[in-house]
Amino acid sequence: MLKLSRNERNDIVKRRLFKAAADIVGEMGYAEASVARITARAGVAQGTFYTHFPNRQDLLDRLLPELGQDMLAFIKARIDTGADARAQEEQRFRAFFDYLAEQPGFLRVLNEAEIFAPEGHRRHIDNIARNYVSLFRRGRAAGEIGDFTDAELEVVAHIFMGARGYLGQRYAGGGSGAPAHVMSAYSKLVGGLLFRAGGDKRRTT
Amino acid sequence: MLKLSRNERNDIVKRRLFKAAADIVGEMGYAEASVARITARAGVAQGTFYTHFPNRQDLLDRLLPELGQDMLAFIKARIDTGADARAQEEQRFRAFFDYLAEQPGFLRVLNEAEIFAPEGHRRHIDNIARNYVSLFRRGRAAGEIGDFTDAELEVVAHIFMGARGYLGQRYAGGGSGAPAHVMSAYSKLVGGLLFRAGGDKRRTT
Amino acid sequence: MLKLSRNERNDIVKRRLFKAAADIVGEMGYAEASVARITARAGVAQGTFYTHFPNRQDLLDRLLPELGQDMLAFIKARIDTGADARAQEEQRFRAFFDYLAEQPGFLRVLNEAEIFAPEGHRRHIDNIARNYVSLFRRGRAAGEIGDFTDAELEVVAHIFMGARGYLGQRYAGGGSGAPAHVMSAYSKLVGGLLFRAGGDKRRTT
Amino acid sequence: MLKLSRNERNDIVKRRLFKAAADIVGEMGYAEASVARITARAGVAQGTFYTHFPNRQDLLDRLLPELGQDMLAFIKARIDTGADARAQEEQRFRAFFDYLAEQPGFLRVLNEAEIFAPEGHRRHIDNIARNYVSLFRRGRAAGEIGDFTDAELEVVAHIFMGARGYLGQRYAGGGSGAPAHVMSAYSKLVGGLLFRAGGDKRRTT
DNA sequence: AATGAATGAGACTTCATTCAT
DNA sequence: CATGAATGAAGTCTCATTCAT
Repeated sequence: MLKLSRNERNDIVKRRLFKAAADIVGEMGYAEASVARITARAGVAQGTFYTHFPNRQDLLDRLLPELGQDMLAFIKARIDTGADARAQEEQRFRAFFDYLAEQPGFLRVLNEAEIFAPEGHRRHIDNIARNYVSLFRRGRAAGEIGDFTDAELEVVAHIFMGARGYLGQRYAGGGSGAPAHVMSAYSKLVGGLLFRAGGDKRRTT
Repeated sequence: MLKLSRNERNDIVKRRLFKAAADIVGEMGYAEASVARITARAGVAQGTFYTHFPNRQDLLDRLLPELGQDMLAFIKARIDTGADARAQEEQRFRAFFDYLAEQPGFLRVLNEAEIFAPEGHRRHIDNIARNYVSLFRRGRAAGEIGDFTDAELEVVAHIFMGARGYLGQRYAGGGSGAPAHVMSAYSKLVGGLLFRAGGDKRRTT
Repeated sequence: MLKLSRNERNDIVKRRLFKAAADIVGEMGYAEASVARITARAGVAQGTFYTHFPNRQDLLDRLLPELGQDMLAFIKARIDTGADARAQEEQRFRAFFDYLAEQPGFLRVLNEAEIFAPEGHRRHIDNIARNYVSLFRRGRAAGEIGDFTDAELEVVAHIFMGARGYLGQRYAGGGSGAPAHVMSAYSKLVGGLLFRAGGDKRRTT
Repeated sequence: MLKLSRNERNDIVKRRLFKAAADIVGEMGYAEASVARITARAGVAQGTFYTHFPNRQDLLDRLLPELGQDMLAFIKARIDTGADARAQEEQRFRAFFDYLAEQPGFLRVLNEAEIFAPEGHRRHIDNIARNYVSLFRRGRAAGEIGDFTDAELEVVAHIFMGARGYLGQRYAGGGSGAPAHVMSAYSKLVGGLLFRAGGDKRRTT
């Protein structure tokens, strides 16, 4: 069937615009994502943009939350739900790098969104943090996670997000997942091995 | 206080331009730091800008490395060099939040630089990472830090930077240092307590 | 109530578009009367506009002449045909203000039409002027109006229209007819030389 | 001296922009007075506009008050201050038509300003009305004008302005002053009751 | 060295009109 | 007849940079 209904056609163009914007932001950043460039890449006239989005900012604000859902789904599909909390966090971390290998632009969208699409950024960060905290609480209930208050768990979630972000930025260039030493360091640290400080309760055990 | 290179020290106008730019970026972000605004705040004509800097980007790229040195000096002055590695990292983290309370614009410069002054951002990140790694190696030599290769230490450095950045972003609003639960969570995690996974060697000890 | 030509009488959509346009122009002016807004208010699609009018300007040009006929009918219904010419002009002037109180948008249409619908404006002005002149000639024949040539009567008609327009603009805001001092000033001035009505002192000469 | 100081150059460009705008509005109306057209006629780049005016509307708002002052000066220079009030009003009316002959665009600026530069229009109307009223009051004090309250004098001022505007619109096309029959009709009508000049028949009563 | 007016490319957005459905 | 997505020209304004003074 070559002929599409008006509704289908409409959706296709909207999706093309969205995709074009995501690609451009991933490649060149929000600042280069002008309406002219987006519509050019989508193959439509500039005016067409405004039949699908009220303005440029609106599209930019939708970008990260949408891609963030993609990422979450991608990661969730790679988790062994039978594993313990620590193993799952390692799987999540590895899956994050795998996602970056598939969607090299994601990190750029993530980082720049804070500036160019603050509304969308906040929404995304909240999504991820909530997701993390709920996982942590389940782990805590299962006795797999130490003594952390709820407020502290939120802090931990932000640490993990920060680690992801900075490590992705630094080490995801290769296009083929997390390098071995990044995995090992992350695992050791997050798993609780970095310091052998005096006050560590486990040592007294 | 901005420290400019030797040649610049006596150049009052140049210093004023630099200060004006730093203030503007801290308050409103790089995007608002137009040459017109910078020169207006510095109290000189627009053309004067170009007798001191080859172009706008050049000044923007110098911003973060310069401010980063300030931050490093601030933190270093607050470290008890006699303490062990873990205690020192806690001091560094606390000092970072204290610095943010004093220089609320720093985080903005840091975050936006990645986008608007990538050259300067890379320089800054390398500075901090190098600094961290050299501290870690000293700790490792003293037996205060576990089994990490040099490459892994660099990974840890990025994790710490990421944690700082994201936690600062989320919790530094108050203007009066790190909240207690942020400190405690950071301490527990970084100190090695989050997971009680089965394979943890220390548990078998 | 809009009276459309015979062909249009049964065309509900066309009438709705016309009414919508008149309302919008009255409320916000011609500049805001975009096809999008007119069709939205009429509750039809944009494209539908062009099945009823060849283009936007065509509708705009019909607006004032149509509304002008309304106004004329409104005024005519309030004239005591038995009164002398001067009294009738006072009634007309008062009725004009009453019309403005009922149709506050009319003045806006009238004033802006000169710019945005010059063709329609010319037609309207000619209508009103012709109307005036024919009244004046009847008055002159009845000896109620002084020595004016036909060409001069046209001049007087324009003066009256100008007076109406400017006074309406300045004093019709209240929404309740002509203020007393406006009526009295108009009456004194206009009554001056044009009419030789009974109360005129010169007649005693 | 071919070389001008910067200040002089600056003023010249600003004046050229202003003149260009006035000419364009006079010829084609405010709607056609785009920044592109104004700067093109002034022979400068579009951006130059904004070094002299904060925005397009600002220039448009200055247009009528400025031209209105010109007109007032033009008229004042043609008044015989020794003549009585009625003769002076006739001179003013004739001078107004002479001004229109010299500045054919003025009427367009005047009429359209109400819509496109309402701020400037209000200022102009107030100027003229105040001017008229002060003349009337002097005439009333000198016994040359009949029984009108202050509020009524303002009404009369608006009638005169309206008459000027509509008559100018209708009869000023020729480019050579007021046609004889326009003058005579105006004179008869306006002379009617407002003024009690020496030749007034009623005085002999 | 300092000035600041001038430049012109490029950004976002609106809108009358067309045309395939 | 009705629809409404698509078009593309045109509008206002910003801004880094240059250059004559």
